[in-house]
Amino acid sequence: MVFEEKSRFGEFGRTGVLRTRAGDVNTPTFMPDGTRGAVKGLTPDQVSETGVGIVLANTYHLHLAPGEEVIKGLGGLHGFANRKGPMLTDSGGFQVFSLGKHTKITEEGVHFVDPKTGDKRFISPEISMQIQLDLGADMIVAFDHLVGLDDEITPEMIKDAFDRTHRWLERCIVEFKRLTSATQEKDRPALFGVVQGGLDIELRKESLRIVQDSEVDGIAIGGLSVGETREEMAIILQALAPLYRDDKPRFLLGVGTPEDLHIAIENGIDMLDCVLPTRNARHSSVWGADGAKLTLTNEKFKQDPDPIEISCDCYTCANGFSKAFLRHQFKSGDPLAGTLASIHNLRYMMRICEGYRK
RNA sequence: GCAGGGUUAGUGAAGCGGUCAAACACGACAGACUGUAAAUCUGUUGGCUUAUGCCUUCGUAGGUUCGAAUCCUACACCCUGCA
Repeated sequence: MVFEEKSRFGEFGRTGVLRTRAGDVNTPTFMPDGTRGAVKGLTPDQVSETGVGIVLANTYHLHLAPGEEVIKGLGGLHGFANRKGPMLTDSGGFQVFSLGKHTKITEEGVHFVDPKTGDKRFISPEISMQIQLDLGADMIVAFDHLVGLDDEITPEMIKDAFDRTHRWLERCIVEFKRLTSATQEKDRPALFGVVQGGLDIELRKESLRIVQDSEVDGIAIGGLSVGETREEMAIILQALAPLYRDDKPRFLLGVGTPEDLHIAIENGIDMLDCVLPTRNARHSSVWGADGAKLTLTNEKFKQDPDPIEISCDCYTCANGFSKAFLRHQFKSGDPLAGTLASIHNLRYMMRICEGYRK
């Protein structure tokens, strides 16, 4: 994978092209999460038509079911999910955090219980690399350790996760190189290292330095949008913005809202992923004109003949699906409503990204 | 016609003398959702409201009782048996 910077805007913003083994993607770009291999409720074509260039899938979920051996046997994620464009797998590190009640973290790796079957499972940096290579995504992420930002989290815990993330990164790199030693450079996936450090600016800078000095293809910023305020997140992104190397893509993990997108992109972020556009859409919440957040099930839309956003060029709006129709489908429980709303929300995010590329 | 059973808030359905403005479910209304254990979760849902407050409700009309959705009587309607 190669990243080419094309232009700059503002103090730290930039546009570019991410050349992956599965095709080129213009940046900045938003990437929807298709945790189990599919963006919920959408066909691959519907996803692509919104302008989305990269789709995420999740190591943790796909490892538990159907298992990487099944997916590998069906031609990897591209064959399995019937998606031709670039794909990226997350490492499973986030689940260590979000499913914390059922996990035990040791230096070796993470022990956890499959919530569906009750089976005891284990993922380590090495196992995460193996799974991700078997899944066959074009970009993969190092197995990291993040912590939330609750009151119960101490600076020691942040530092502990910070140090472990870097030790695990080295193990990921060693294993990644071992597993891909027989693969030509142009055919191997790209590896992203993850920056941690909570809201401690000095830790964050140190983490970025460590990750950028490592043999990684891209920089991922993790551990944000986990409970902190938007201002706190912005401070971290602003602190890191002047320190990035130009030749590697910067991927902000798990962000975010339209407002977050602007903050991130203007501070040099090239790629972002988040469940919010699609999850909210399935829950009847969409973004409309001027950033307004609309709840389509609201009674006030009962007879509203207009699309979500009159000037929007997404399939849903351009074809004139009225808010009254969408409200009715949501109220009736028809999944079509979530599909149409997801298409709009994804297009909404892509329009923000495309606005910076002009 | 006789014998049983039933009628509870938008709907279904608990309650069977006081702790009942009345469980619960659905519906309705509103909110949340940020590397997806999430087509999920939360709140409100008789009226007035600041209220541990007042008013009106449990088929209809009476009655018993300090007190009734709960007991009695009559009536109305519905269901099930026997004719």
